[in-house]
Amino acid sequence: MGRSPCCSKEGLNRGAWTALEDKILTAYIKAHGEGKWRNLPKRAGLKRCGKSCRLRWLNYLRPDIKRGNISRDEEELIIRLHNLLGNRWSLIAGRLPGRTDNEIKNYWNTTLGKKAKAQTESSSPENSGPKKTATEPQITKPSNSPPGTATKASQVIRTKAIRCTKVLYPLQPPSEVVETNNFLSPQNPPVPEDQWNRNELLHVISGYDADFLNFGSSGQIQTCINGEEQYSLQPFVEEMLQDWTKNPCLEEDNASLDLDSLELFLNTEEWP
DNA sequence: AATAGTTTCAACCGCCCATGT
DNA sequence: TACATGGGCGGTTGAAACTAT
Repeated sequence: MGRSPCCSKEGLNRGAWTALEDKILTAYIKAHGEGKWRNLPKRAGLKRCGKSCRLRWLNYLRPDIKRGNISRDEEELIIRLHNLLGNRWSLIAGRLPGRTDNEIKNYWNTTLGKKAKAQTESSSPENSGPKKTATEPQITKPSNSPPGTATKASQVIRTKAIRCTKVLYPLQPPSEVVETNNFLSPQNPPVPEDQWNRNELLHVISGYDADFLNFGSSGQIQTCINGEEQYSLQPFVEEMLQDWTKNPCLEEDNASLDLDSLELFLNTEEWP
C-alpha cells in the first residue's frame, strides 16, 4: 500500500482554480511566504489540498514565471538537455529561467515529442530520406522514455535518483574554464585542497562527477576536468545562490547569454 | 452553424526522498 | 532504527480550446 493521501479529499474544491482562489493564495504567500503547504489551505481559508496550492503557485501564480511561447533558442536548449538528461523535467526547467517543469514537460509531450517521432520515422531504414542538416536539432530518446518518443540515438546520461536541491551554476565550456588557469598569479595562489570545504560541494548537474565544481574556502571556484583540477579566481558571491542568472562569470546579466553559454557548453566535445 | 476529431495544458495522482521526532 | 510528515518529481488525465469537415 502506498502512503495515505496528503489530505482528506472530502469537502475540497478540485479542478480549475477560480480567480478568487488565485487571489487568496497569492495574497497569503506574499504575506507569509512559501512552504508549510499542508497547513496553508486552512490558514489561507482555501478549500484546496496543500499540494494543489503548491502546484498552482509554482506553475502558474509565481511572479517570475515567463509567459508566452517558447522561443527557438529555448526549444533547442530543451532538446539538448533532454538528450542529456532524459525526462528530468525539473532539471531541464532549472536551466530555463521562468519556465516550469510542467510547462516543459507539456511542451515536450505535445510539440517536441511529435517532432522526435516524425524525425525517427523519416530516418528509419525504410524511410531513409535526406539527413538532417547540422542546424536542425537531433532529437533522441532516453532509454526509459514512454512510447511515442524518438528512439535513442545518442547517449543519455542517467543521473542518480537524487534530487538536485542545490545551486544551479551556469557553466563555462570546459575549454574556457581551463583558460582560467591563466588568471592565477603569485598573489592569488590556489588554496590547498586539504583546506577546501567539501561540504560546500555544489551539484551542478545532479549525479555528475561530484568533483566537477567546488567552492574553495576562500570563495574561489575549482573545477575538475578529466581528473585535473582547474582553478578560477572567480569570486563566489552569495547572490549566485539566489539567482543563477546573476553570475559574475557573465559579461552581461541576462538569461539569453546564459542560454548561449550553456548551449556552447553542452556542445563541447569534452563534456563527459 | 453544427458536429466530430484533435490538441493543449492545468491539475491530479502516486511514488520517492529528506528530514524531524 | 522506525515511523510520520513535508515537499518534490514524473506520468497521466480530462476539460477547454481549436481545427477540420
